[in-house]
Amino acid sequence: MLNFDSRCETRLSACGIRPTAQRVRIATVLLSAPQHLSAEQILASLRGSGARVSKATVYNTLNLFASHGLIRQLSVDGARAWFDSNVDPHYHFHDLSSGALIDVPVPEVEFSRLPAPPPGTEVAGIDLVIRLRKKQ
Amino acid sequence: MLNFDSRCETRLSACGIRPTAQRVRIATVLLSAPQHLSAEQILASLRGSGARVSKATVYNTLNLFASHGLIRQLSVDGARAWFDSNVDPHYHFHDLSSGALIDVPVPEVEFSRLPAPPPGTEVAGIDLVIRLRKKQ
DNA sequence: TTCCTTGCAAAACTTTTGCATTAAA
DNA sequence: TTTAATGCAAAAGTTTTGCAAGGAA
Repeated sequence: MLNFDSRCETRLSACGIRPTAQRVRIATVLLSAPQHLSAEQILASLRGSGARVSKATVYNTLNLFASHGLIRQLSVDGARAWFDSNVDPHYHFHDLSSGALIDVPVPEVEFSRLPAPPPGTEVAGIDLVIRLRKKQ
Repeated sequence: MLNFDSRCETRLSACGIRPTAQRVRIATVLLSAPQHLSAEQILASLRGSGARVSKATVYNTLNLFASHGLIRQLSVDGARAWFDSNVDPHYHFHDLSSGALIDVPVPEVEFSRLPAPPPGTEVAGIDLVIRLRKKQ
């Protein structure tokens, strides 16, 4: 069984992304579990584990990954972008008091009616965010 | 019949917001129709019509209006906030090629299944964005 | 060698804040 | 007259970019 790093390396190569040291480390952090991380969190995590990576490389790499469908960029609050390691279709809970994002699997949401897209357009995706507040 | 400005003034007062000249002008621009505008667009519109308003006042006023439920702030793309003059519940189409936002009335979407909110929380709101791309 | 990637710093953008001035009640 | 709102500039936070240096093929 190969370690997680080398599996990340393989995934990058499979996408046509050259698996440099920095890219593999960024992929390893984000893809190690289904999670939502900001660019700064990823940078801090890498720096904390002694990696030499620049902020610019983190941002550029995340954009690169997202453009290749390896991760998904979320616009949940206006403050910053969140990067989701889960690229399968799914939705989100957004806890307004903690800021936490929680995945909602597709089967837990069913639309019995959706509007027809305007003429000349088609649906590229559906983003659903269920905002949560503390009860009472 | 009163003009639109004085109706805006009345709406501000009804919310407990002191209707100063700048606030009434900002409200007049945004509330004149159901629309989605950015802070910069509102500032440009006001400056273009000869109004004396500062950028800080536009931002602060939009936050004030949103906190009183007079307008709604949207997080559709990461780039900037959009302010929606329609505060009735509704959803959005987001045209990815033009950036345009189009309202989707509530009756055009029906959920036949939604996940239960996690223990201790309740649903504060549902944001649905249907992304559109050009057909073919 | 040649091309691509990285790091750093600076720039670009959006939004917020501090504070003196001005306007509203 | 007293309190609140405004304008300006500066600051803050996130993200992008230019460019020289470094690394991979």
